[in-house]
Amino acid sequence: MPHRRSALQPGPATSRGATREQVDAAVRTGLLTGRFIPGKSVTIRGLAAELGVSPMPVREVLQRLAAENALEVKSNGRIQVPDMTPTRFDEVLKARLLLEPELAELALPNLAAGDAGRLQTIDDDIDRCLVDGDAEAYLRLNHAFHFSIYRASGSRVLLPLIDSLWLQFAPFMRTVYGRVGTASLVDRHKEAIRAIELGDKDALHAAIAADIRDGMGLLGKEILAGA
Amino acid sequence: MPHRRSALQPGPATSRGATREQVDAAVRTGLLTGRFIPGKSVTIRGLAAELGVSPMPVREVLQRLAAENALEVKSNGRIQVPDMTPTRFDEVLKARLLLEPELAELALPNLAAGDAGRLQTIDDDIDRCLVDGDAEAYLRLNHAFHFSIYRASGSRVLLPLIDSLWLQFAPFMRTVYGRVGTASLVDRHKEAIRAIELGDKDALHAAIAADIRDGMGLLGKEILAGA
DNA sequence: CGTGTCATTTTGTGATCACAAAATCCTGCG
DNA sequence: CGCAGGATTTTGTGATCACAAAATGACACG
Repeated sequence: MPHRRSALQPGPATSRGATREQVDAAVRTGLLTGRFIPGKSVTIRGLAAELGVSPMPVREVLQRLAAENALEVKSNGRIQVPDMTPTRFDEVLKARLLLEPELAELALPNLAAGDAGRLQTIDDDIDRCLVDGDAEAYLRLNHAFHFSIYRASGSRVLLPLIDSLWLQFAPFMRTVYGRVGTASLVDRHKEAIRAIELGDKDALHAAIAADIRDGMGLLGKEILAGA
Repeated sequence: MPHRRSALQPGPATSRGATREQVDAAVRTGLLTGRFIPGKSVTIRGLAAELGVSPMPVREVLQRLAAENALEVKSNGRIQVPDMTPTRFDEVLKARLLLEPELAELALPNLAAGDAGRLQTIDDDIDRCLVDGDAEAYLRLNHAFHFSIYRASGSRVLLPLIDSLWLQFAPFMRTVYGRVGTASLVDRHKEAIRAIELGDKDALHAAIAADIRDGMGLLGKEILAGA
């Protein structure tokens, strides 16, 4: 059977590069929500069949994600989700601490009162996920919380860099949460929301940095302990 | 006429993904040395013909570089070198100031005495380029200088981020140097070398930051003045 | 039962094709 | 001479093919 686009479907919105964008979004959210496990190899034909498209757009998307260091092309050409190492973890943590608080500050002037309310809603959902132990939903919502702030900056430079960082550590965090559970997680979201409401640059900077340290830094020992 | 690989050449080293890597290197150095002008569109078939390969590896490379924000895919699918804007310039400058001094610090313990000598050699060549007014050679050597330091860090996270930043501002800087010349350029390379020789973390951090500010920040007014 | 070897399958890569949308060029009209 | 409109070319995209390398599995031998 040929691929989906062969069958003439009445779908009206097959604009330029629509298939590639669909594949890109699928793989990205898959990485961010932990549906791809570090070390597991991803095959072009496999993903293409799974998504019902030809291998061509999948090839381009995987190359793109490899360029963002979200995937790793090994010397034999196989593509896989990179393994996390202690030094890599430290580097991602350092990069996040350098970039994310700064971008949050940049976004602060663009955040209206309605945004604080929206963030509050997301954070409430996050709290529910933590008690339910729904790690996948937590990852998705935590990403939504942070990037709702970052996106308000309108940045086209810092934001893609941070995007790349999240794609790099998210798959690993998923395995960590799967092991230690979500109950022990703490965040500084409420402080961040309060800082946004007050328009306090320094408080927001501190809240984001503390949130990164609490959410990620505390789990750094896990990889040192676990083999 | 078919493409080059059709003719069976005795080339022994046609390993996995060799063509793509060749194309990738060609476009990357082209961007870093200013052979691609901002705003100018890059065509897949054009580049493929120019490099003597099929459009296929070019497609993947351009997608990769678009993922790194070194190229821009417009809504109609055309690919072009992004234009520089004042806000974009400020963001790149801010990101560089955040990341590069930090990575230099990380690299410092791995820099031996021989490295300082090698950097000195590069800096001497740079000084020659400045008096000769050879902007392209300057861009290439300045990149070599900075990344000789950064690469010593062995970083696999921060280094790619900085790589992306350089690909974003290099084409623009080329046009600036073409307009104002290279005579007015100053750098803090000698201070950086001295800091490396002394193993002084803080001095190296300050030297790299000052170098970025002098080499890039001073020219920020150019884009505000020139339309 | 373990192990090395060979056949089979899977997989990435480069190339080419078909198609639609966009851009470009040319022409004819005002 | 300027400019609108249509034909032509260019260009990106998705699909498929051919090929070589790598991974996998089967199987015979020790």
